[in-house]
Amino acid sequence: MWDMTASVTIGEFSRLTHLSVKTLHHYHDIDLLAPALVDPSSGYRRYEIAQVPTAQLIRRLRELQMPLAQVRAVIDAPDIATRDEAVRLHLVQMERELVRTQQAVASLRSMLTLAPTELPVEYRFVPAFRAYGVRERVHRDDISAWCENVFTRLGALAGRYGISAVPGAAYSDEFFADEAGEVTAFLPVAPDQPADESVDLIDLPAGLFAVALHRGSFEELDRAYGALGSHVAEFCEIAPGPVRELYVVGPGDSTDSSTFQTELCWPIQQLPTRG
Amino acid sequence: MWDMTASVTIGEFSRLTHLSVKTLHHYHDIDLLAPALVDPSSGYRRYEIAQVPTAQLIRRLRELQMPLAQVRAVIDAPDIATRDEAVRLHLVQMERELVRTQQAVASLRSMLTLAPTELPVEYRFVPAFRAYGVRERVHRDDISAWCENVFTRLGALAGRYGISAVPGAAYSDEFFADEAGEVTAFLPVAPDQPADESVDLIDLPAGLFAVALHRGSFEELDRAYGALGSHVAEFCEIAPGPVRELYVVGPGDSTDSSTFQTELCWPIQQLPTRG
DNA sequence: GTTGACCCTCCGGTGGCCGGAGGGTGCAAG
DNA sequence: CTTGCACCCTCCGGCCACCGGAGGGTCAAC
Repeated sequence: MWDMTASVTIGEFSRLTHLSVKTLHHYHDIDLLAPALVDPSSGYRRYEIAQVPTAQLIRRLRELQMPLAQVRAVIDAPDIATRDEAVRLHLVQMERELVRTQQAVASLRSMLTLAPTELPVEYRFVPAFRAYGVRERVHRDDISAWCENVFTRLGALAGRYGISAVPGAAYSDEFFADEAGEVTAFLPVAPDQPADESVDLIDLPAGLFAVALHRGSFEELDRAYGALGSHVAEFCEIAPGPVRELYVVGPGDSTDSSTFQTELCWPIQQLPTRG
Repeated sequence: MWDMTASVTIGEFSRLTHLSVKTLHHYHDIDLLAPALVDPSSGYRRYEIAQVPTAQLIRRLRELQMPLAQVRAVIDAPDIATRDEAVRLHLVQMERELVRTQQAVASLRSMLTLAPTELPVEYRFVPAFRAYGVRERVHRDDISAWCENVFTRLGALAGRYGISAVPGAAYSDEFFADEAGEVTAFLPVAPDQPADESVDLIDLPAGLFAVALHRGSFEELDRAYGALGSHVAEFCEIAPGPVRELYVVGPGDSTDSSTFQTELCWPIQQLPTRG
């Protein structure tokens, strides 16, 4: 142990860690894993043996698809507990991803035929109503977390005030067309319902809707969207304005997502002229 | 059903399919999902209702992280059987990915401390020898498929000629430093072994090596690389030339990767001067 | 005729690198 | 002392699958 700071060239370090030279350059550029020494005249990098474990940890985390920003957080963590926690968090994310994947697989087979999904459509005039609600610009990637949060709050209010109405949400066109848009989560209440500090009181406008009921997990809602939207485009006239989802049976009512029932309400101009 | 070819604007189509407008633009650009009609004067796109199922299939496949090139193959498939096969193939890939992930997770915990891995190192002079072998430039992403292929062939030869030598492979420095490099898979034979058409006869040069034995799956080989390489860098002098791996117990001998034994042979200039 | 929602194209950026061009460095053999 | 060669450097552009925004055209209603 005379030479604890034995240093190696980038090429040798690459062989020790199985990180490519390009990758090591990159990690140096972004200051994730800087060489112990850089020769000021030649610019040659020198890595120390002691950096090998760090490099290998980075490699392992990258193999788990962890973004470099998170990797940085892990290796910069002040103690092992923090480090551990950061990794655990990522594993939870991966697990979620995995579940999502499995669901996608499950619903894939039936789509392979490219046959359009069919489902019964009814028409409904919905009068204006008042609701406890939250209206916010939400990014599509954040929608499920946002909903979880908001509907938990609305669920608590439903309990407190003994409200049995079906909660729902309205999604602006922008939300689907762009990557983010206004979303309004709502829980219908009586017109004289008192205000509550945790959410807003929102008035939802009346409208004529084509309505379809989707049974099953939210992952497969897009098929109902396709079916209902196709129907509307064919037989009615699409009206501008947000699509509404009514969570007839949702996460608040059942833990088994296959029993969920979601009503999709697509705004239309007028009742179908044909069909 | 009078108007089977009802067409919608890109924004409407976006709502039907939950694909963002940007995404639809992109799919048009790369000609994956072209609108049924493009107004020549305004450039406005018009999609047909009949395109919804295709769009949804694409969406599902993308959710499964399928690259667009493969997606294209799926939707262009002439029949359902071909389509099915392409999807099945992707699922197999995903499954592999999953296994890899699980292994990475398993070996992660012990690395979180950043303590260097230790393992006993011995020194060995290896005389030149002749071998059945395959030498090729291989990309790192393709290495496991390549090895599977080549070692299956070498295993068959071992059976045919009753060869009991331990197979191995030599990896050029370039293979690790860049993303691809020369790899030589070999199965040692007697000097008078007859040629075989399926592989080459290769002479491997003599050399002095630092050797360490890794027990466990190949996924964790990098730790042995780090440990051995660090040792060599500290106590010996690294010699140029390919690192060799000897598959003492490998996929040909056991199906349980945790029982694998791999000898890592790192070329050195001379025996350690210290330690 | 004006508003406002919608649509277009083009350009640049993201993350995590790879590939190559063009050129300097370090060491050994001739 | 040159030559050669392996190694190293930086810089620039490209990959994938889009996103974001600028700058500007289109369409239907009021």
